[in-house]
Amino acid sequence: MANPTRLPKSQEPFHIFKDDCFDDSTTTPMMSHAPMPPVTRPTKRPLGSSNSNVVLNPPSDLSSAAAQSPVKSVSRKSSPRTPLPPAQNNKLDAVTMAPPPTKGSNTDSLQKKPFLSKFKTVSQKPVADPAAPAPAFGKENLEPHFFLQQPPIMTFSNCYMPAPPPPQQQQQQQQQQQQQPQQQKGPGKRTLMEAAPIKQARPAKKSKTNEPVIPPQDWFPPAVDDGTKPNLSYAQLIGMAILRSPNRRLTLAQIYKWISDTFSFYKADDAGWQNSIRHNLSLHKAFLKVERPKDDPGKGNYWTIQKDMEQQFMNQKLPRKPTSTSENLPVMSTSIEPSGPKSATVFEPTLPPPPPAATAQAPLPQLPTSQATIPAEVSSDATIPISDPPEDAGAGRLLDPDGPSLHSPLPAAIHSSPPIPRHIAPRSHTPPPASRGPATSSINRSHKRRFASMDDSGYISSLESSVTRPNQRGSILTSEADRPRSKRSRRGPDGRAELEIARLRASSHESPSKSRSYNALPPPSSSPFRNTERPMLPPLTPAMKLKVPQNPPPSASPNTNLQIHRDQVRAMLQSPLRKMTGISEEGTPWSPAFNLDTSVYDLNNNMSFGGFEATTIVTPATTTTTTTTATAISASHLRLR
DNA sequence: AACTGTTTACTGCATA
DNA sequence: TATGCAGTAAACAGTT
Repeated sequence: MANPTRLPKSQEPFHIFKDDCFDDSTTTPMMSHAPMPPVTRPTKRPLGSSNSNVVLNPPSDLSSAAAQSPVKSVSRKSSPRTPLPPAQNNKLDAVTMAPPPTKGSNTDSLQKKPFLSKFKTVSQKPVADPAAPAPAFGKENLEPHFFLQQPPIMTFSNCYMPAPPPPQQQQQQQQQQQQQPQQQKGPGKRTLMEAAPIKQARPAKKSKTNEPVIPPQDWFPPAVDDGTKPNLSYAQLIGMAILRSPNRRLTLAQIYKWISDTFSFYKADDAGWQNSIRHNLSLHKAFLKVERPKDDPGKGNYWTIQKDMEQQFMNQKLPRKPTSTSENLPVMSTSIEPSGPKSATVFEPTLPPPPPAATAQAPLPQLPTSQATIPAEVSSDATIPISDPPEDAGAGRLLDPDGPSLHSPLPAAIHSSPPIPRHIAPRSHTPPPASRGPATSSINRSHKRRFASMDDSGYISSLESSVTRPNQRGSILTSEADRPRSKRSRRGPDGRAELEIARLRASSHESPSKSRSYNALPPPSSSPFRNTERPMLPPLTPAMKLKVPQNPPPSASPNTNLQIHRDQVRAMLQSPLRKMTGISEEGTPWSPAFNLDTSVYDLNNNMSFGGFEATTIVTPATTTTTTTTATAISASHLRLR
């Protein structure tokens, strides 16, 4: 048994500053799915630390930039280092960003919750106490600001880039985003946010397709900590932690911290679960390791969630118990399978459902049109324009014992999909230590294991590891049959070889299926304009279902493609909407992208129209008056690039 | 030395 | 009963 060695060593206090970006009242949340109680703006208060030696100074220019987040467009002086590529100056960039409805006190900054979750918790963590020493999980990793008690209020508009540029641009943007904060920070201060271009340690796992819309971290319902083991798998815990962090990335230590802070069941000084966390991070395909920037010294890498997999952590699946109702959809299906009418009906009229119910959709803040349809190649960070506090400003602490959580959009009344924690799993009453085999068994196991390890290793664990790993301990390949190992080859689907295969397979059926299915999901309450109380109005335009444009035969020449596409665009431009709304070309509220400068189309001939999704995505940019036409145009436009 | 990350081994539960 | 998944423990290597 490993000794619980780590944690509280570092006394490095981390001060938590609230990002002021919410001062920027001009930015409004793209999502208004949650009936948020008026939030009084909390004053910024640093979390206390047990040790006052270190003060992470907020960026020196913080005050000057008080009203704006460093990365806000307003203050976005393009980095000298990473000038916008020409492509980014392209109007297309602006495409999807709908002018956010103004709403006061919205911010992308983390904001303290005025009142706490109504879900009561059994045990409140001391961590919440500013004065209390925060458990130090890692010296280098903990500075990040964890906002305790009060889930951050981060508006979606601030959290996401308006429209994901094409992969190439995304990359650049990503870098840019990451560098921006840097520019404004004091040189000496370590800025965790300023991730250098993130390099995927596991490139193979890179997400390939449409990027689901991930709600801001404040969207997530509070976790309930009743002191018992949460009914969440480790993977889910990790996912929750990451998703609730502003950057969607956390270091291992931060993950530890979030978990231990959030669930008292997990003690900071208990190495067991931490081992499991590490194990999960390594094992779970959804988690991606992202290299820590060179200028961000510290231990360990950042961990993010693979793009396609984020959804599964939003729908916090309940354990596979018969008791679990239909609302708890299988995890993996989320990002891919449209739930069909069911999911649509579930959310449609209401506010964005809390994650648990939010099955496959990115219920929330719907990103600008393109966001959902464009292949995302960025790391999770890239999608999150963090205007925020440097670095993982902490996954917001989930649970607030005392009050309704701001970030829990759904009124408690809606119980169709209660926040996970509500379900007190039967298991929760029997803490794992007890339920699991006692230490003795593990001892036995360890003995067994030693035996096994001597003759084991009979299987090819992976393409990579088997081949490249020089040092396979005692791995003499013996046939699987030789091994007494009972049931199955352990490495079945988990084996790396399989993973590789799966990955290859997955990459082969790229977007079409995935994106379609995903996009097919109703744009539930993504529209900020959609009011709960207000029944949905029928679309102004007939429910014109976008037909998937006929794909030209693969063999069609570029010119043919171009011609076809032009015809289609032309046809779309003549849609009823235009006539009805009298939107002029230049007056179109859609976005600059809809200028339809034909020259744009000539830029590239490599277009594919296979892509019009059968279901369009109504995004804030195209809200109310928008029709599928606009979206389609947008989509087509983007695809042309 | 401690931490981080990977991998292996095994167990138990749930499900088909 | 076979299988898959999740959890647990541990060995080991690399990094800080």
